[in-house]
Amino acid sequence: MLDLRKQQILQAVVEDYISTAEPVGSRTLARKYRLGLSPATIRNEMADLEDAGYLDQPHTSAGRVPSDKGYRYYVDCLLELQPPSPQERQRIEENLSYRREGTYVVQAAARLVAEFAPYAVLAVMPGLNRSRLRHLQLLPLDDHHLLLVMAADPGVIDTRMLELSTPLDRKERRRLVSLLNRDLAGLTLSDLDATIRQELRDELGPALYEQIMDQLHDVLSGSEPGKVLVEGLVNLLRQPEFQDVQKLTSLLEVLGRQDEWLIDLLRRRVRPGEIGVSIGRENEEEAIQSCALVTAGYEVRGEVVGMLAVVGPTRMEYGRVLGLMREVAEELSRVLDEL
Amino acid sequence: MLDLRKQQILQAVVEDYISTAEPVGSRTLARKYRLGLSPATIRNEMADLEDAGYLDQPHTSAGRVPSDKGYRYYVDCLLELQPPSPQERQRIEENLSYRREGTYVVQAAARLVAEFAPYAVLAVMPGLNRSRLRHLQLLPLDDHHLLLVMAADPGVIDTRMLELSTPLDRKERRRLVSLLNRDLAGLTLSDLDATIRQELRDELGPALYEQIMDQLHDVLSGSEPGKVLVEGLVNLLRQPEFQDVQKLTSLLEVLGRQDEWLIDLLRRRVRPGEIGVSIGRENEEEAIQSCALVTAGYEVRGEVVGMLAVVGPTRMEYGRVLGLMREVAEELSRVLDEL
DNA sequence: AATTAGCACTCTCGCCTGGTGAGTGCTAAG
DNA sequence: CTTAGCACTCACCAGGCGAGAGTGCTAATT
Repeated sequence: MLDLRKQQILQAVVEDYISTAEPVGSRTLARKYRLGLSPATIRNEMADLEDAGYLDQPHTSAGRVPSDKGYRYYVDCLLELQPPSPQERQRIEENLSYRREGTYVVQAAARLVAEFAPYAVLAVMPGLNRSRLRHLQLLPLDDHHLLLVMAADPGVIDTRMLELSTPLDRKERRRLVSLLNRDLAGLTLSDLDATIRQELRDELGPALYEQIMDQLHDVLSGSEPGKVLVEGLVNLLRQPEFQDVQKLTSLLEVLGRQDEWLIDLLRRRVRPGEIGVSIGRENEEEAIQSCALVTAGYEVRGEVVGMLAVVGPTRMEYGRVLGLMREVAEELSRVLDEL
Repeated sequence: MLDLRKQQILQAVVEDYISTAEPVGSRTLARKYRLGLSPATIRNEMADLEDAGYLDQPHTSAGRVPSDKGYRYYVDCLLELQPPSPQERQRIEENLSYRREGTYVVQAAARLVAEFAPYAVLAVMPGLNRSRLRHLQLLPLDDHHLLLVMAADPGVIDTRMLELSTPLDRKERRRLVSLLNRDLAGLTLSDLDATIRQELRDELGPALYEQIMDQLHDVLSGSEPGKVLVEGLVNLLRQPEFQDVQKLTSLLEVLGRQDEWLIDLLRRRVRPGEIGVSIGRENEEEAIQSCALVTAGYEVRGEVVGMLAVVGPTRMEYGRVLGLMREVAEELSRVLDEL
């Protein structure tokens, strides 16, 4: 635990560095922040903070820069969460409330965050497997193709083309459709997968059953995770830490990866109802060890159905971002809950 | 028209510059390409080419660099189109042929191009307005919401949530559904918009008609253009011309713009059956005047339903890209035609 | 014992400098 | 018309230098 004065100095260093992106020296600190201390004293304290690992020194005669540990302490103990401005809050409400489909709401949320904070934003769409099913309907397109339309709880619509090797006549289609549409509301798709299978097999012939089930299985088993959306990439280009194309490349490679990888990345960081922060080397994934992630899950009926994340340099405006994310995630959950 | 020797020299300059990204001098040219000429002669010819506007000189004592006009001449007269390798061709066929939904096929095509060429790729999904309608179906979700499911010709599925201010009972839903699903196959959605309206108004009450039509109209009027996909952004970071974050930023801003803007950009460049090339200053849009665009439309039953574009520096491997795009666009059209 | 003033020291950054090399344009010879 | 020769230009690089910011240490002050 740091004493009060060290805390004040650490806080000043972090906040100054966050706003200027320049190493901060004792003189600047004494001038800008009313600490009532001379530069010399501050120097001593900063030396202590450096020894304790909260600050780094890029080179002997430069100012100090917060280390990952320094940011961590700041976020955990010093940070005051900064709620969005009234204007921002209003924009958030306006933009989220009127949309009728879950995916668009989530997309709008990601855009908003990317607009209000100068970093990149990841959004994981609600996955069908996690959601509660409301409707499952088959539409015959032609005699070899059925279109499976799924409507799940937070206003998520997805469709899937099913291909049949043997044609189905009209009557069989009807039977299949009514079979599937019976008694399904309120089950998760994974439940469906387990409970309805046997019943289906009995009612359909085994051949037809196999064909359809093979393809349904892909969808229902949850191997189809929510899609991932990236917004505000350009924001990163304005950050001085990404002026170096090298770093930018490695980050962009990460953000361009497979959806599964990104979802997994986020899922490990998201806990229901709280905002997660992981800073620099705290991240196991090497490619993002010079970044900070702020993650939030959004929920429908108390269940996390998707995630939002802000990706930026460790020198991130944590106060603003945390406040923003809390607001947006809550509003998002609220709006989706009503769909 | 340039004489043969000037053509050869221009070609050598362009190709050398494309592969090295370094201004090319007379000595290099004489050594690398068997022109049977001394550096001095080449110098004279290059001076002529510069006077005529085909080459630029970054500064007095550097080599020459092709100008936009030089690239244009190269593309129009000197280029030999380089078809993809057998392996590439095989990958293309494999990756496009087995998918059942148009949007995934197009996405796969864009990914392939971005994999085989080190530039960014834009893909415009088939728009519903342009496609031919196969199925239009309404699913009642609850008494205030209908889900409109549209299946159009090149395997395009789209859904749209319709909201009703007054609830519909079961019977009315049925009537609506059967009404809409009757006699629609083979019409474009825009045709539908014009022809069926009156009939619908007669059969439904005017109040209900207005509610539904207002919302249908958005979808059917074609104000809903195909979505735009961007692949291979990271490729650009490897290009020396985008090491400068400035240029990168302006380009990324363009690629991140509204779908409508990008679609409009491409539409003006696409002619059925041919590959379009626009180079540097030839582009009206200021933000891409340091880029080259290679555009191709893909077709279903002879009608352009979507577009692909490669975006890169003017120093682009035109031979490879043109060959690749021709192959991919053709294969794409072929596969979609079969859906 | 804590704080601070003073001072020498370190290190980066920007600027200038001169040398190097690639490439040119010109001229005159082949 | 082509080419060899030559003087010239200019970007690039390395090294040197001064300025400025910031540090750590020491001694004086409170």
